[in-house]
Amino acid sequence: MNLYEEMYKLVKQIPRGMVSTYGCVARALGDIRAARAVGIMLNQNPYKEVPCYRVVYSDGGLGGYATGVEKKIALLQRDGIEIRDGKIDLKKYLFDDFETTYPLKRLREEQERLRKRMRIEDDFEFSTVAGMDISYSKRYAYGAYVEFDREGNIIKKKVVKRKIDFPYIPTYLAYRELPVFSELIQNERPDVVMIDGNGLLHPRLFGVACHFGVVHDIPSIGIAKKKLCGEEREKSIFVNGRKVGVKVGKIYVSPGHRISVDSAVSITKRFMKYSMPEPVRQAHILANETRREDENP
DNA sequence: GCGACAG
DNA sequence: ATCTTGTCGC
Repeated sequence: MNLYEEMYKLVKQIPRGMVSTYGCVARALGDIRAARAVGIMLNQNPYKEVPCYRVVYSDGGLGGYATGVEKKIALLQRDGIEIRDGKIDLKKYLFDDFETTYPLKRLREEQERLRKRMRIEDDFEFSTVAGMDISYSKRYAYGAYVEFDREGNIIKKKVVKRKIDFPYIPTYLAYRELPVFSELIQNERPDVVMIDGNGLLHPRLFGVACHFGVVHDIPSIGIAKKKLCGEEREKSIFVNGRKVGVKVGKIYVSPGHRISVDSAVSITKRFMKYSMPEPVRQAHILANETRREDENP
């Protein structure tokens, strides 16, 4: 799913003489949480027929414009919209009658459906562990894969480059990153994969590490630097009363698929070095290097 | 103004 | 995540 295209289709529906808001467009996408992402996607809009200037703040304030707010004001006035003290009267000009299929709602339903296949019980051999991470430039994602043997030696590295077609939206990270991870795992079969992001530690109990694990039927662990949700009590994280992960040092560890919370923690600790399990840290470094070299040949 | 939501 | 330089300190 290309969320950029879905959003441009919505914004094109705002008629001349009316405006909508970042939040309204986000709701039409299916989740108010995407409001910031709407702003980011509009800022990168390449189509001149998409009237970005017709999207403003929910309090009637103008918001930003890639080529300057003055330009936004001029275009709005040309449409016949009155601006008083830098604000628009939304009671008079708001458009919120989008025709939409609520794409993000469909993705949430897919997460719930895939979650039924998720197994949080140990079901893996333990000989090799791979780490995966992604580095971003304006238009591209650079994914890296680093595989270790059980003694901690690196036995394989690979990288891929791919165009970005989905913005970062909290709780939908998998839809931004999974295409890259799927490309990386082709022809590889590590016993366990560590992903930079959460697994069970997710409001719908289905973070990117779970999503990846289920789709590829590979044991996986989520490694996050920040807590997405839940309550922390003595290093354990709970979501809806369920223990979904553990804080190990400064990172949050949660199972993805085919592994228990306890095993996810013990394997993570076994590879821990510089506050981060080496497979993920090395993948992070490799992804960054690859992006920098591609940006400055 | 506060709280805050992986990357 | 990215934008960004040097600098202080273990």
